[in-house]
Amino acid sequence: MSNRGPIVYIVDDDVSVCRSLSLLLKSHGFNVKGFLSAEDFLAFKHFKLPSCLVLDIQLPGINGLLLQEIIEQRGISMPVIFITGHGNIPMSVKGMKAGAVDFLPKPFTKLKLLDAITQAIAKNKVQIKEQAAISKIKRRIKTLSPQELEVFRLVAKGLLSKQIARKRGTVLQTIKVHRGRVMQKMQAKTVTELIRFAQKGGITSFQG
Amino acid sequence: MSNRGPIVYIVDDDVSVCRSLSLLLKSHGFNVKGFLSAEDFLAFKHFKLPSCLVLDIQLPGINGLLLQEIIEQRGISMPVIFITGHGNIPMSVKGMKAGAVDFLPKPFTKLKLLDAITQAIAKNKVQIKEQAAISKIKRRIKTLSPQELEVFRLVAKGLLSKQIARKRGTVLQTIKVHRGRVMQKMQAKTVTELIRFAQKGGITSFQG
DNA sequence: CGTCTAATTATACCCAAGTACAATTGATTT
DNA sequence: AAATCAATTGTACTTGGGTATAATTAGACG
Repeated sequence: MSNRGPIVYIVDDDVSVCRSLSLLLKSHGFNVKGFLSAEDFLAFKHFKLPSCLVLDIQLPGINGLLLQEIIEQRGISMPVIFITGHGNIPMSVKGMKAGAVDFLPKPFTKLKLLDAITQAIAKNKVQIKEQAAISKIKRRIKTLSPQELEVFRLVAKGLLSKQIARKRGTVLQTIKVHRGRVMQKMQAKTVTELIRFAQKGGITSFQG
Repeated sequence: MSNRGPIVYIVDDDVSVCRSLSLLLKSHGFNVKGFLSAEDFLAFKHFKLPSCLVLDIQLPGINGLLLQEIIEQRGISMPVIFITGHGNIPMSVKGMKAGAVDFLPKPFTKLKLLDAITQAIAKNKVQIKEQAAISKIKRRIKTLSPQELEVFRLVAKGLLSKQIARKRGTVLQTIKVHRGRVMQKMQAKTVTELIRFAQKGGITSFQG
């Protein structure tokens, strides 16, 4: 099994669809792994990135829309492309609202599927990048003590050390020490950088 | 004609649909203005906010999807709810991809429409707020001289005045003056604020 | 109770940001 | 050529951010 390049996961209960799609995609240079049910997919643990999911709406047990929700809940960032033999508009709307990249009623052309997959993989790549940056910052935030975190919040909010000290009922020097440690732990060389980290890391910083 | 509260625009070539929707929505407290064609809608100039657009897909001349594109191009932020008598999945997918709030095949229940409109109006309110904040900042950015803008960029990028001076082949004091004017014109009291303005105003500040 | 550790505070210092004022330069206008 | 105006630069100062060191306080623990 190759380990390089993007991988396309397929979930379709129709074995022949699964196989033919798999062949098509492999012939276009994608790695492919197929599942015959949502449950099988969820039991799988060794997801590779970047990836996307080609997902049949009609499935026994957990259906496609539900699987999409579950994936979302679990924080797996994997763009979804729905395919369906007997779909309708409300289904497609629901899927698209939930963030699907595309929704293809069968029969669809190879071109449409490949376009959608290309787009989905591209989307996943930026997701991965963004995710990596965010989680790096969040990891750093986790190393902050509660007080350091609070000072970080107030700095991000735009307060001066002086004001923070007053607000916290303490003294300038203490805040300076905290700030210093925040800079260290966040690995920020300048305030500018720190503010950006706050934004990425979801530090409450602004009202308006 | 009332002037308070959200307004719902309707574009549907079927007079009876236009009228009945209008009555329904008025009875729920919305202001309403109907049009029988996309062209009529585009000719109208006195849009009020907050608003949303209930839009029939099938229209003579400019159709619904096309109108949605035109609206987007013109930078009018008006959430769209599609309604259609003879829609299909690709249409709905296209509409949703383009950012529609919902896509309702006729016949739809009053509840579904009202839900969609409520959501659309809520969305428009946050759009308006965000838009106002951004354009205020952009207006300030426009008052910057080219050099000031460049300095602003480099500050947002995280460079120190010293480094900016070297990069621009000039001297620390000059940069300080520029920076000072940037702070003034952007009405930022602290660097923190300035960075946030840069972000909102779309100042290129970061790679990664 | 004494000891150890961590957080806080004081003192002192350095650097960057920002302001005020004056001197200089450069280009344009008259 | 003279006058003028804006941008640049120099000098000097104030303030905030940040670090280092040491003294003090507060718990935690044996």
